[in-house]
Amino acid sequence: MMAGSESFFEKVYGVARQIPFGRVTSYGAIANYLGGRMSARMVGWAMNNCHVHRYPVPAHRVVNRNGMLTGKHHFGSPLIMQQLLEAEEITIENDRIIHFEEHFWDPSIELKAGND
DNA sequence: GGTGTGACCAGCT
DNA sequence: AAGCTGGCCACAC
Repeated sequence: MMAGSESFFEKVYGVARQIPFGRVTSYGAIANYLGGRMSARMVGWAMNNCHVHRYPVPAHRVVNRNGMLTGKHHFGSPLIMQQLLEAEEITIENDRIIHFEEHFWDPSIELKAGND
């Protein structure tokens, strides 16, 4: 129904905002949850336009597949992303999340796909 | 309306 | 082992 009226971007923002405190996910995981084989590039670019969204998007909880803070430069300062993650009890070292798998939050698993 | 691009991912050389 | 290219799709000019 009208649910599909929302842009793909808003879907990405919706998933990103559902990431619980102290959890992180990857661009590919979100892409996989939304469209299966959709290119993760689109997810990252959606984050680039996150400022367009009405509400703030926890883009700092979204990192690449390796748990690296690849998009930290887009927060205005390369230190913002790390500080935000450290504020959530997440340890960062060398721009990479320590114990990334433990903090990893897969939307396709947590949201079960169908939990509308 | 075509071209370029983008915070990725995975495979190939 | 490490670098690079292709591919994916939606948005901006």
